[in-house]
Amino acid sequence: MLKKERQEYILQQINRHNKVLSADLCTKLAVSEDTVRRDLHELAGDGKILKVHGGALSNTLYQDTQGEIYARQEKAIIAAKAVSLFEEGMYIMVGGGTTVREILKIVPRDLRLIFITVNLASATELLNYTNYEVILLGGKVSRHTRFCTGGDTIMNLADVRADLCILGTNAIDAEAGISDSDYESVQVKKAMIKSSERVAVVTISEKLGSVERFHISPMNGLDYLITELPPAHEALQDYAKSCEVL
Amino acid sequence: MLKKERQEYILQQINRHNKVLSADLCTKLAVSEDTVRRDLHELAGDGKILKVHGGALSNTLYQDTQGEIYARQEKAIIAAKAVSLFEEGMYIMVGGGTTVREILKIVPRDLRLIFITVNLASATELLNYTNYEVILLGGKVSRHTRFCTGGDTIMNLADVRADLCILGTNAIDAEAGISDSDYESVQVKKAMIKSSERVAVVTISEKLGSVERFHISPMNGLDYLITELPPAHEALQDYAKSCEVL
DNA sequence: AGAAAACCTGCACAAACCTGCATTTTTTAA
DNA sequence: TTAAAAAATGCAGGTTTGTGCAGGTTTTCT
Repeated sequence: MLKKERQEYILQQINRHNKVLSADLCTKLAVSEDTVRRDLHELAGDGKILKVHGGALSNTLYQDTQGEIYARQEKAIIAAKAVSLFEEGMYIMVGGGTTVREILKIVPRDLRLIFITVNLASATELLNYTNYEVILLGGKVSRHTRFCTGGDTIMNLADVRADLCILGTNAIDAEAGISDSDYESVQVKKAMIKSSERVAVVTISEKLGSVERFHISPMNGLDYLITELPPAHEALQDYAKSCEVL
Repeated sequence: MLKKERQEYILQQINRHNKVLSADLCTKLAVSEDTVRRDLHELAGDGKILKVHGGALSNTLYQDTQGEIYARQEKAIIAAKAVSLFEEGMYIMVGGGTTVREILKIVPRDLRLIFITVNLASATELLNYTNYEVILLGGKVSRHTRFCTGGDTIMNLADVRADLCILGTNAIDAEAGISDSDYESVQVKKAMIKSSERVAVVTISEKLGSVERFHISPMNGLDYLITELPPAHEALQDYAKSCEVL
């Protein structure tokens, strides 16, 4: 059997079943595992399949859309600070938004963590990394914000208990606390806070001092505030009274 | 034997078997390996065959795998048929897989539909369209398959009732019914079937007559079988006994 | 935390490959 | 017809490719 033939066969199998196991292939094709591995590696190099531990997957299934992210630099700084709160074996509740997603990208891979989320994009991002378990709390999905909302979700949230919650926010003010303009998000965020031992709010400094229509939580209901500014920055002093600024 | 004759013979062999080995040819034609190699090289230069290490392949096979989604055309036909089952206000349970995704892309936008799914990619796709409500049943997310699995999901599924379930499958056989190689998928698919009034299985005809490790449902547990073939096609007659073929 | 499976790296060896050259066959044209 | 030119073939050599195996490492699962 020629190499190319083998690879055609593999591609066909993947297109048909969306996945193949190295072990299966190596008995079917009667070659060593190394050869199969090399074939898969090569096909993956050409972008024809997606190589994973133990076999390969169809790459047509998992193309995720990623656009430009606003204020990437600042968000990277925030991410680094947030990650310092993570510890082995933690249950971490995460929300949505690009800031949170940046954090997820740089979480140390050697920690074993369990993430709980209601957000589709966050869940998808987390699935790219091994070592994490991902629990998605279901419910009716809000089109605009792409996360689960509604009574089901709130009830599901009530049933869990996380060690830490990483919450992005659209508006934060020393007096008014955090707020949002979307009613459904607010309900979910309140429930997330309630289900978490500690809460860290992450936001770029740009949003400091803004208030939106619906109230989520006062500052003293939160444990950490994380921005890209150094903790000593004057813009943060008002917040430092009611929670720890990182 | 003339050079032209040899090359003629080689082309004939390739058209018949889709491949030739240099070694075979050189004994059959009683010439040195170098000569065979040179012939193959020449034919390949004219684009008549595809030269590979150790022999040559038919070039007709090779070029069709470049499609973005495998068998997109067939899947579009399937999608059109599936959509004919949809009615205003229906609750529709959908699985994952590219076939199902193709269907979701052409669902008429003017129907108001409520979709229920455990699959992140399907949910994300559906969110692109207004007019639909999307309910995502949560649980632990399986990394490989990117949908929710485990006891939570099964229990969530038990709590809902859909009018119609659109189920992709990796393997289907008139005797053995539908099956899959992934244990977790199987559990979820079983629950999906159980929670649905009617079930439509969608698959490209290529998969007809294949069986995988784990059994999901016999054919008579399903209501519709949808392939790209016309219902009268002989390959479908065995299936027509136990369910409606579209 | 420990075992099993999958992985990678380097190595060895055979098969296939290429290059250049000598030999044979075919073609061309005087 | 025959000699020169051109093409085709086979061979020697050195190179590349494909494959399997040994070993040590990483990943996964429990």
